[in-house]
Parts: sequence; C-alpha cells; structure tokens
Amino acid sequence: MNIDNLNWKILKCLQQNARMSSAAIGRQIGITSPAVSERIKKMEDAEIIQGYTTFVSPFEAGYQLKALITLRAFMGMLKPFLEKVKTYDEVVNCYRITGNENIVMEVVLKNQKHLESFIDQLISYGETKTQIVLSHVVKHSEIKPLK
Amino acid sequence: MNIDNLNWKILKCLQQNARMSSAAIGRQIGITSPAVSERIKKMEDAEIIQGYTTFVSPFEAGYQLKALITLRAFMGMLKPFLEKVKTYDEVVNCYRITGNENIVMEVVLKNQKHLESFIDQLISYGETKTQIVLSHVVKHSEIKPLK
DNA sequence: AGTGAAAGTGATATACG
DNA sequence: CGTATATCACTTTCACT
Repeated sequence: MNIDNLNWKILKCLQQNARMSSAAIGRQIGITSPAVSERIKKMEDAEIIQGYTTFVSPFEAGYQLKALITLRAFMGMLKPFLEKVKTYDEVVNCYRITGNENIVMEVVLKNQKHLESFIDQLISYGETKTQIVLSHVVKHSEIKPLK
Repeated sequence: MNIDNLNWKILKCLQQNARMSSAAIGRQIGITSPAVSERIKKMEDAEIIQGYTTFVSPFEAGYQLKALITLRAFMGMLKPFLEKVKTYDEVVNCYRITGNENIVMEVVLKNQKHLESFIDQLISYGETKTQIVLSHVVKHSEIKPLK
C-alpha cells in the first residue's frame, strides 16, 4: 500500500497528537471526517499505523534514572535472554544489534540501588555496559516521507 | 502530583491505545466519562502525560534499515551537534549519555547507501560507531507503577 | 472528586456522485 | 475515493452531592 500526500498529512497529525479527532484532522487537510476515518482504518489494516500510545513521564512515575545498557550475551544465553527481557518492567526498548554486543536496552530505574540490582539480574546472561542517559535530546521524532 | 490506582488504570489504557475514548476507559474501570476526562486533563497539566503519538511503520514508509549510531564528539563539537541533530529526519531518538561516547541515536534509513551518506554528515562532529538493528525486541513497553 | 442530565460535537453506516 | 445525511455515541459543562 502506498502512502499518498493526504495520508502523510493524516500521519503527521496523528504522530503529533494521536487523540486528534477525525473531524479535526479533516478540517486541517480539507476533507470530511468519514474520509479521514476510512483512510485511518485502511492504514491500520495495512499496518502502516502500528498503534497509538501515550508518553508517560518516567520521572513523575518515580523513575529518576534512565540508562542504556548494552549486553554481550554468553554462548547460548541470547535466546533465553530475548524471552526474559519482555518480563522486565524496567526495559522500555530493547534492540538486537549486529556486532560483538548483541543487545541494547533503554531502561528506567528508581535510583542507583535499583540500577545495581537490575544489572545483577543481567550478569547471568552476559557482560553488560551501562551508560547513564543525561538527556533525551530527540524524543520519538516523527517518521517523515522519504525525499 | 500523585498517581493513584485509578490514574494508573487510565494510563494503562492510554498507553495501550491512546485513541481510546474516555467513555470506554470509564466502562473498564468503573467511573463515568466526565471523571475520566477530568483525570486525564489533570495528568496532562501535571505533565505526567507528555503527549500522544502514533507508531508509523518505518518499513512501510520506505525506511528499510534501522541502526544505532554512537557518536564520540570532537572537542567543542557536542553543542553544535545537539542543535544539528534536531534537523535530521533520520533520527528517531537521540540520547546524551555519560562516558567516552557522548551520543547514541536511533536512526531509520532507506538503504546502505543512505546509511553511508548519513554517516558522512556526522564525521565533522566526531567519531561514529554503527550498529545495525536486527530486531526491535521490546517496543515502547509501558511505564508501570513502581513496586 | 465523582455523578447525572442537557447540549454540542464527533463517529459510523448508508446512499449517492 | 470522496460527499451528504441520518443515527448513535462521545465529550463537555454544570448543578448537585
């Protein structure tokens, strides 16, 4: 399925505010709300739109630390880790990557003690490297059309 | 502002589907829709809720490669980079981190050629390390209450 | 802080260019 | 693929608790 100009305008609106009504989107781009709703539904069915989420402030939720943790899995420990990682509340994102290191995780933590106990849970799976996040410079910037 | 049990239930719904109506949330958690709307507005004002977004498939949008790029900025080049990075369409996330390396970016790219030209744009700011993302194992998992 | 009711607005289905 | 209309659902406001 192709993403035409109108759909890109809809995606721009929805990426900026997923709770925007079809009517409001329609007013901005110059079509009626049923037309917007139909286009959204088709993009959902085609999995161009993969879902809608809410950004909850980790800080306000009590997570005062953010870190990137890189894991170099021990022999035979990557597969068990890929299952286990889904169960950790601390892991917001987890990427499997090429190279000597296998995994990069974005994690949220209460404090240094929590970081320590979290890393302790990882040591059976492999060697870890921890980088504390000082600031989230670009946050989920929107996907734009290729030039 | 505190996040009580009811607000956590609302946040759970909204993190799973930001387009869920207040009425539908109310039915699930046992309060009326005006009560839900009011709680949502208060969490927005308190910046517990930082926004609502839509996941657009980078693949469907023509970005067939995802990578993590680490930057070790040259002396005096970090600040200019922190401004410049906001203008790159390829950068979905950018973190400033502790350690010898200053920056980790999650980037989406059309193909290897695009990766090459993107890295070329970075070399004036510092040394880069590129890790291709094989799979996004955990994708924006929801923020949950601390135990 | 939550309910219930009224008014306005939005969503959805259908018929039609 | 879009509009127009009608019906139903949702949101918002407000008086009340």
